[in-house]
Amino acid sequence: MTKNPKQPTMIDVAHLAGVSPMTVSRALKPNTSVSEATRSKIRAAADELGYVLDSTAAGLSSRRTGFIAVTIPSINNANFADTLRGLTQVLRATNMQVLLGYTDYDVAEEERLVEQFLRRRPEAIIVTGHAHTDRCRRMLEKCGVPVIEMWDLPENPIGQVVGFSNAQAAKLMVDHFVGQGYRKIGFIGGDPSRDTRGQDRRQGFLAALEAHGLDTSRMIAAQRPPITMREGAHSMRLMLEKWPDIEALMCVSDLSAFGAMTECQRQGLRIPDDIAIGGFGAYDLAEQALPPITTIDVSSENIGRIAAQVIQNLLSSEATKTSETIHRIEPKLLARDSSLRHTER
Amino acid sequence: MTKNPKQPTMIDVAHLAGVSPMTVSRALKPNTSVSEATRSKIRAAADELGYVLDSTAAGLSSRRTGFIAVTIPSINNANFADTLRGLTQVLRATNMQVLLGYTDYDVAEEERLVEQFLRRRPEAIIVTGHAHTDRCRRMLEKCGVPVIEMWDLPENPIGQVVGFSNAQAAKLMVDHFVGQGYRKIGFIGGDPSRDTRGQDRRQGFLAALEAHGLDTSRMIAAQRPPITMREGAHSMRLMLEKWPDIEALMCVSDLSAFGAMTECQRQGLRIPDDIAIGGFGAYDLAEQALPPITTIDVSSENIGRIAAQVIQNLLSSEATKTSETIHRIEPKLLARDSSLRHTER
DNA sequence: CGGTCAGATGATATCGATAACAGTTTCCAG
DNA sequence: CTGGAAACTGTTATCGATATCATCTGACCG
Repeated sequence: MTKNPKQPTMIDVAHLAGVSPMTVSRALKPNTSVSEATRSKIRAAADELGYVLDSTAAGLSSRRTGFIAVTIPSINNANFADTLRGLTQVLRATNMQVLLGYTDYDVAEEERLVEQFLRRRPEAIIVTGHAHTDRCRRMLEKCGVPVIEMWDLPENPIGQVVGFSNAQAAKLMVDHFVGQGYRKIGFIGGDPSRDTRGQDRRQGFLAALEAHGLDTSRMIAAQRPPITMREGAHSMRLMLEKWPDIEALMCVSDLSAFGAMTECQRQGLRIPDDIAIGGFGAYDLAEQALPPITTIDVSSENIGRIAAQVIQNLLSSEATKTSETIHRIEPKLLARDSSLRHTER
Repeated sequence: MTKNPKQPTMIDVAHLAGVSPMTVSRALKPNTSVSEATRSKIRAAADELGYVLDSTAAGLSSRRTGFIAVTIPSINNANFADTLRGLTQVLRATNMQVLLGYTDYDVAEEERLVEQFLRRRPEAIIVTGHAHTDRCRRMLEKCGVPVIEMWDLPENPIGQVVGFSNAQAAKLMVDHFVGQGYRKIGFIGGDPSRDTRGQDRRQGFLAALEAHGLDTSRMIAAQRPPITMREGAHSMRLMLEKWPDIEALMCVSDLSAFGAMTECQRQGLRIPDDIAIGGFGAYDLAEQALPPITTIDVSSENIGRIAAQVIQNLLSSEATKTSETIHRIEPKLLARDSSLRHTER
């Protein structure tokens, strides 16, 4: 193999095509005034040399990097993956590149990521949730590009928001349970100190129980989030030991709901006859499980799509001064067999 | 709000600290000869101004962008998510940033992504699988940075490989089925023309059946990959209509296996007494399902970890000339209740 | 006490593109 | 024909950092 053959630059292309570098730069972009003859001559030259534009240099010069930075809590989570898909699908048209990082539900890690990302001079930054370290919040406030918080409704938004009320979502489930006649209702979630969205659901759950005048003691806190199917099953065992009289159970996510449900089935309990189960997130799994699991749909993919559109607006139109700051999603209950009384089916 | 306050640059920091920009540059990197006094003075100045390094400029100048480009078929796939996690965990220490793109199992989209990525001047590029368009392959060969193909064992590798034989993995399952006494064995996968890994599994499956002298007709090809739980269920219905005598079924992934299994259960068939089921990928779901599903573990996370280590070697040590090119992973069968005769349990 | 050398700092020249403006050609209305 | 707008192309000056080499201290040694 030869010495590093050194990638050709725009100057090389310009020489070969017999034009100036500036013309090459223009020829390789759409919507620029370059004659068709010149443009194709330049394209040919670029092809011949195997030229590939250097967006690092382009970004430095034009001050537009084409990066959108995004932090999500976890990559192994169908909900956030859906959000990401919605986001990239919309952004693809604009040739924006997502810089993705995951925080593992840790605000310190989020701070680290945000700092890394800001060095890349993204044109916008999207973070999940409202909980940030002080320093992280300060960086976001001062970074000079649009900031979006998603999957939550922060009390003090940094910039734009695309999210929903986790508490309200939990209330939907409680109301549904109560409507079905269940009274002894429990909750399984992760360690409240880390996953703020899970924590908000827990609070909303408790508030809703209290509003109905129901007992709020049936709570299990598992390990650090995200809690898995296995931890759902384990928590279910604890729940059944401690409160064998439980009639209905809400889990912080569909995964733990599935784990809890299979544990019940292993113990010979029938769903929903012996225990009703509800999850969160509208995973495929909840629909395909036997029986299908009642869940809350927050249209994860839509969150991503809307966030992308917000960014496009903010970046393109100059005038549209912060048209709207809060883009609120309405969680929807999907009532399924896992919580429906026979008479209702 | 004021005019865009303009982010401070290294020059601003240098002025405030009373040193030259070059010294600031050095002070902000570890392992550089700057006196402790100067360094802390500079740190203070940087903090005061809220200075954030511009890695775009740094990358242009140093010709080290810190990017590792990675393409995977799908983001909504626990296996690839695991690979990604392994990758980033190892890379975190080196301060490398992953540029992630997903191809939707489409080589044309892969080509588009690779081209986009090469513009960012990544220091290495990782692609999933061995199937590429001609142009994409050419770009990868000529890009001048290490290329890794993963999740496969290409016949003509472009550079390094971290993968396993999908055919061999499928053979493991067939051998297991045969060992358990099953003879009428079927396969459910996606449209063979797109997902090459799924296709390789299908071929390996057929070859193994033939090696055992068994009938190879029980094949269902579903929609374009990735095939979901729902499509697994739908394919199972077709399978049962066409070949009601089927004794054992392998699915191209655990998700479709779960869908197929629940469909059987809905139809009143018992697993494994009436039909044995095997999946692929060692998803959590396969372990938690009722009954747990036999599957193939290819240690997805390990693939990512190894790929990251290969990159670290290639980038750090100058001498270690392409030490090894193929890093082969051994798929492992995880035999579970969904395919175990009662006597074996 | 002169010489050598490592450590600390600075000056200068890029890295590869694009912005902004300047110049040239084309083309057509008047 | 001619003025002038529109279309095309070129020149120059950055963008914000780092590589490289030069310079300047002192410390240490025989």
